[in-house]
Amino acid sequence: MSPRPFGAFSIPALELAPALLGSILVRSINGTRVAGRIVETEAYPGGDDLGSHSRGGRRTARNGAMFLAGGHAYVYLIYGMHHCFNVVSGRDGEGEAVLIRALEPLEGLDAMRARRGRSGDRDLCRGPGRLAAALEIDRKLDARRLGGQSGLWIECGTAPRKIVTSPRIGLGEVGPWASRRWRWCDAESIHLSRPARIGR
DNA sequence: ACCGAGATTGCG
DNA sequence: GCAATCTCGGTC
Repeated sequence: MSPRPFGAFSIPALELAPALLGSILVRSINGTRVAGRIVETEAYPGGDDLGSHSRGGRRTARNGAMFLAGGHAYVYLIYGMHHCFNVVSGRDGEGEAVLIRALEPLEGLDAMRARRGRSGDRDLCRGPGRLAAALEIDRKLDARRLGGQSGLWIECGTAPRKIVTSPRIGLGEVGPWASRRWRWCDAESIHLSRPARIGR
């Protein structure tokens, strides 16, 4: 049974974020598959969401990819050190994206370990910066369409039996929005994402 | 032009 | 607890 590509990227970020839980993020590096199951996501709608890079329609050299059509990659550098991978959602020009915050490592564990240096397997892909490093995702992939051409795509997986929601990490109390983070909560991988806690 | 804070991480 | 050090918005 061959894997089906995930395709429903044009829905709003608030719907895409939970829908992505359980699907498989795949990176092809020189023909080698490195992949993991998505277990933690955050929605970043644009518009009046003060926590979003695209708030108020702000458009810069860094966040331009956010305004592409759903199904593109938005990769940015944070703290001058780490890359964060987002799946652009919605329609062209809307400026919505879903941040992928954690994976359960499934394939290419040796390649992940090699890129992550000294790290326990549990921490290989736990955190946005860590999974970007493990899958060799950086600014070169920014604004690329997800798919075989870019060597980065998403395959349909298994829906979690249980999902928990909580506020986004690191934003504090931003406006009237409380729960915009989703975590796969089944027993076998609950420990692979960040526990619920209000940032800062 | 300068400065502080940020969707983070690893080391002390 | 803090340094690493890019990007951007606010302020001077």
